[in-house]
Amino acid sequence: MAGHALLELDSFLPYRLSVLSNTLSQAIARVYDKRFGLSVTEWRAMAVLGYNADISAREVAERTAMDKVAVSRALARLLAKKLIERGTATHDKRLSVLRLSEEGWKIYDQVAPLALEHEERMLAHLDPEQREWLAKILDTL
Amino acid sequence: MAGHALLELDSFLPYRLSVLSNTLSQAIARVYDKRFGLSVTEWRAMAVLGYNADISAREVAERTAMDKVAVSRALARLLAKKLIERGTATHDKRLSVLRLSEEGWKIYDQVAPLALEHEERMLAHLDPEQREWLAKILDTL
DNA sequence: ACTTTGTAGTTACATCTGAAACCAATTGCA
DNA sequence: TGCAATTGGTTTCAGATGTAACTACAAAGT
Repeated sequence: MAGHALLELDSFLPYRLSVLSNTLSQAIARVYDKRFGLSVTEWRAMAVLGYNADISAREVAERTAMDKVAVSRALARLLAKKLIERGTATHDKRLSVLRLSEEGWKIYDQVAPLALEHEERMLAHLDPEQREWLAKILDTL
Repeated sequence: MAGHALLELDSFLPYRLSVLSNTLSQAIARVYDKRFGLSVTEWRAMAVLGYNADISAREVAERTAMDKVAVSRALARLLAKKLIERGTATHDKRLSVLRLSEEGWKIYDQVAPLALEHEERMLAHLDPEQREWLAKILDTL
């Protein structure tokens, strides 16, 4: 084994990031699914629709960094569960106009605080200085 | 929309981590696949086998943080490509004993420097202080 | 008006993934 | 010894994912 490049996975950055992110999002996914029957993609779509209403599917895709197929499917499921409502833009019949339904808002109001709380719990492990650095680092990458 | 919890996805930490990690690993995956026909799971298995030889599939799973199904499949593919060799432990016939083959080492010696270089390119965006913080932060999470 | 080109969204297909069921070997314990 | 519980590893099945093809509409150029 001598003479070979040394690559220790445990200290390899992309790997560690990936593990961390997967661990986190799986933990979250489990909660969303068990308590609300929502997948992560569905919740992301709901999150952007809670933040800005009456946008098109393409905009949802942009703001969630998901591809349009994933978005299309997530929206179809949300529509089936009646958590969102869909119309068609008057000026351009290709575009959909999406917003949370009454029922959707009820779920949103339960999940959003939960998500924020989850973030808090994670950040609680870091001191304030670390938090700031992390934010900056994520910005630059 | 008044009276609802505000959750801005763009500044939500688990979300940002997930996007960053996905972007990174997809970029890497593309390279590994195009140039070496390796999936990320396959490469991870090879990486741990390059670092410590003659370990079992379970140990590979532990060290890669992948589940045993994923590992089993990755190893099967690597075996089919003759990049690894597999034996059976004498003291426990359930355990496999895995190591990189001659051919496997050749690939390893090409990929490992590439991976490290990739990490370097990523870290190049950060100043030394940020690097240290990032390492520490990942440690604590 | 007509044709080309581009865009929003859906569908089809092939691949990937994880949970659970499964087999074989080992361990613990009565 | 003999039987239940565990563990390493594979297979199966069902759901998730991405690429490419497709439909419907819109915009631009002729």
